[in-house]
Amino acid sequence: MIDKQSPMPIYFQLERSLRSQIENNTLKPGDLLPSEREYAEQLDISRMTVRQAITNLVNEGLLTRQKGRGTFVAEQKLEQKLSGLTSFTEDMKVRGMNPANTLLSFELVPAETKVAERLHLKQHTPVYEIKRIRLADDVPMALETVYISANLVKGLTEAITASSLYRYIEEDLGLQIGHAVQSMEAAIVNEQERAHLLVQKGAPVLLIERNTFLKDGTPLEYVKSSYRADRYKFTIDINR
Amino acid sequence: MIDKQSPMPIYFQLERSLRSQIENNTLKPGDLLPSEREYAEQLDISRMTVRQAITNLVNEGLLTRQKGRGTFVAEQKLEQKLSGLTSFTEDMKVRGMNPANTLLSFELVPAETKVAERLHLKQHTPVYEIKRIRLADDVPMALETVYISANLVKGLTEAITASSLYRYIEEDLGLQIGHAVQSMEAAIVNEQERAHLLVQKGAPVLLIERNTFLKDGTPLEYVKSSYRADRYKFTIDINR
DNA sequence: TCATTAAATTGGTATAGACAACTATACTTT
DNA sequence: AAAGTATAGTTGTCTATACCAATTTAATGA
Repeated sequence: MIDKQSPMPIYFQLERSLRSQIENNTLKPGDLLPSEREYAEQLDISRMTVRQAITNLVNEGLLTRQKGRGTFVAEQKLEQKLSGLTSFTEDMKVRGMNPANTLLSFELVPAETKVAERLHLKQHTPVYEIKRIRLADDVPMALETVYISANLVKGLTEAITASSLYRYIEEDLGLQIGHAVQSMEAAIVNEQERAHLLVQKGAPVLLIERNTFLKDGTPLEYVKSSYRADRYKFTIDINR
Repeated sequence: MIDKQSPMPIYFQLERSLRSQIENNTLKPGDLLPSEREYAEQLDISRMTVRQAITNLVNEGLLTRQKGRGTFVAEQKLEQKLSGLTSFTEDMKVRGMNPANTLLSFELVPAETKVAERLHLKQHTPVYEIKRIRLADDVPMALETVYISANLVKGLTEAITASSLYRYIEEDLGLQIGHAVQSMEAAIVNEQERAHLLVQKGAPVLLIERNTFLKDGTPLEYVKSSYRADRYKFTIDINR
């Protein structure tokens, strides 16, 4: 388990050992670990060295320490999922609703100034422009316009837009989505939105703009959405 | 700089000192720090205690260590800051504006149903209720109501609310903020908001609710804010 | 039996020292 | 001039010890 003659640091060996015990469920979430003093005596190493191993795993979130009680295997954080990047489709499923789309238009157009800027393209480079109404349980929730670099998704067809665009990009094209910069602001519906979202004049909407990038930093898409304020509330989990 | 008699751990005091030196550019990115032994001798503390402070900052990404060379101030990752949890104060500074507050009320009140639920308290447990107008360059940006468990911040006074509440909680109380669940929605201003934000009737506002937790999971605060839609856009970086 | 007190256990902080591994520099040898 | 060598300074690892603070457990007393 621990080899003092190894060039590998002792704390690192212990760290790896504990990590694998957690991995293969020898140590289960909620379990109490042997005390630091016990490890030290058992392995004939200093308590401070044990602490160094455990501290690293605590920082990673695999273990938790409680003064006077002991060190425990951390419970898995399901919460983590919420903090990530979710599509409208996934989002609605989580909320227990049935997502659907109505395609308004599907065109290959030259990128105008703002779109070109967000996708790091030269102006007038061809991009797909997809306008959709997003429905949840058949109720209009949002009006969405997606701009996506044509050279990244060459085989894009109208049929694909009927389901989840993200699923297609990740699973069929094998592109890895990295991060997104998203902005949110409030506004009053304009006429176009009002017609599609079926709301009163003067009703508030939540405007969301999202700029999505691949893992390598290439801009993938630029999305502008208008959500009905009376039906949609955006929630996110922010970690330090 | 370091007070050995303070109940605050020495490594924590040094950590805070270094953090603030980096904050106010006394230590600039790329700078070489004095060696660990030098700090130990200078402050008359153990080298291991110095290491504990530095290790924490390395884990946070503020410092980097190179064996045989020394410890350096890390290059700033601006993006990182945006993705994390930021206070209004920090947020406005990043945007190059001057943040300020107008205190409307500061009371110790019994927690009502929703507040108690969010703070995991029994109903009618005393909580601080702080109402403030948030200003940026002297322009009203938001109306904010903070509810915070009274037993967590016993010494809270009106004076503290004049500056940054987060700074006080982290640096003076030594509480570690973990994560926050934040929701955003759009609405039309009500009368109270209209009076304080100085906007037209029927103007849109961005309603933000935030539930902040400590690292150990204890609920710290519940905040309701109404931001002027014409002046404020919320931006966040979302990582997979 | 129940509540109180005391002791034991646990993680948290801190010290002092030692040696290893690595880097940069100055100096010596080839 | 180039290569090798010594040296001082840096972080990395590890030990042994000590005391503190929070919690649990055992002993005690009414």
